[in-house]
Amino acid sequence: MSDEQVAAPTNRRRISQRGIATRERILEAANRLMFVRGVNATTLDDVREASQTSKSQLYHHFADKQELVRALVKYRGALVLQRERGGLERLRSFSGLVRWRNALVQANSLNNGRYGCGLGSMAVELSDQDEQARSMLLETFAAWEKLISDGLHRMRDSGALRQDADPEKLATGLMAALQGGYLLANAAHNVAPMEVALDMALEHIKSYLSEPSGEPTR
Amino acid sequence: MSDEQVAAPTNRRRISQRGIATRERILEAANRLMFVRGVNATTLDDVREASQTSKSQLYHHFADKQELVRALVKYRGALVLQRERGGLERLRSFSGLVRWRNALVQANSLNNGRYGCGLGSMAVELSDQDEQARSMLLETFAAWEKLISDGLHRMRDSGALRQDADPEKLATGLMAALQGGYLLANAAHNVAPMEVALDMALEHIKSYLSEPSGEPTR
DNA sequence: GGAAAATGGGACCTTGAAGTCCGTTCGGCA
DNA sequence: TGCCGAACGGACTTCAAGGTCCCATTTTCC
Repeated sequence: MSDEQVAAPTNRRRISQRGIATRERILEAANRLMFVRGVNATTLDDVREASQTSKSQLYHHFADKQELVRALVKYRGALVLQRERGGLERLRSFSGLVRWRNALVQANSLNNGRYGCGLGSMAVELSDQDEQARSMLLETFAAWEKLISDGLHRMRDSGALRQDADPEKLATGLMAALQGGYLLANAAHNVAPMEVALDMALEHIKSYLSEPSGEPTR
Repeated sequence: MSDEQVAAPTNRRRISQRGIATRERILEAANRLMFVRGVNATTLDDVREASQTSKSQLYHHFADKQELVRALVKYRGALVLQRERGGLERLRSFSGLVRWRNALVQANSLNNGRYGCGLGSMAVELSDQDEQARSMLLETFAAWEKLISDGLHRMRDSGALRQDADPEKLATGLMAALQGGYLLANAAHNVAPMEVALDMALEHIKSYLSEPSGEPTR
């Protein structure tokens, strides 16, 4: 029985810089292609061609397509979390949330709403067919939501948000609005629904802001 | 050039009750299987077996898999709209909206949040690979949202909602929350996120309710 | 009742995508 | 500088899934 069940990229086998670069090139190509075509509609030959590698390389770095997809889930998750950390780590005010919203809308509008969220679409495609992928996606969503709820906690601690605001629920609601917005925008080829959805969630959060110069919360 | 490009089930050809029943059986089976496994992960042999038909019957009623899928989009769209009409056609109050919410949550909780929305998941899977399916789904979403916004219009006309409420935007926000909720619930195998998302949207609508015994809106 | 068309069964064909294999080149290291 | 395993190219194999075909049975309509 082999002792390298895990998806870890390196395990016992010596690996060179060149090898790492190839692996990266494969993942990067898979990421691009599967983002626009979907996971199941992308073939390994597509990936091979786009990454300028060969079959033997694909199977050298990944046991099979499922492993490649799982690695992609990790890869995308890391990318998204890194990007989101940039936008949310220092979140301390409502206007910061608005800026965050604008950045997402801006990015999605470049595609006219197409393709949706890299994580959300994988969640839909994979949840019913790969339990391991689903659970990794679930963790990633949790981490993402935590970035939001941490920011909301800071806002509550600083008094910007009222005490009766529930950062976790607000974060979940915001994430659902975001994902639903991506989905509708993708179906419409138009960012507008995503904007409306995010604005709803932001207005909802706004309703928990402390009155700027009113009586204390209770 | 043939004159039956459209997906209409009957066109010139004689069709019997028995034939209709078979077609229905195929669609029903495809609906069930593709709901739990996804469209691309379901094979025609799966459908054939589940529907107790044969290859020749599948191809007698549908030109190819893509046509079957498109027919399924219509089929599901009709089912959902029929169901939703029941819950929304007579919507006139906020409590009606709450009942509607409860029914959806209840239904989804039977699967522990799994599988998501029959329309939403197809939208994600197909939008990037079948333009015609995408546009049918878009129309269906629009009709669904209209059922909601019509209800909100009635509420506004009757004075339950304030004049500054925008039924269309509220309906879009609610739909996004619903779809995002389905997506997160599916990833989590748990309805909870869907409940939180819907509650956010409902609270948002609630904030546009007229004050029961306060000063007029302006 | 009988012709014609619809309905039906299922073997068979084709395709394309996943996965295998083997010989070659590259690069780090003794 | 020569060895060895990683990195590589790409032809080849396998197989499942989509799609075709032909003949049998049933229904419909005159």
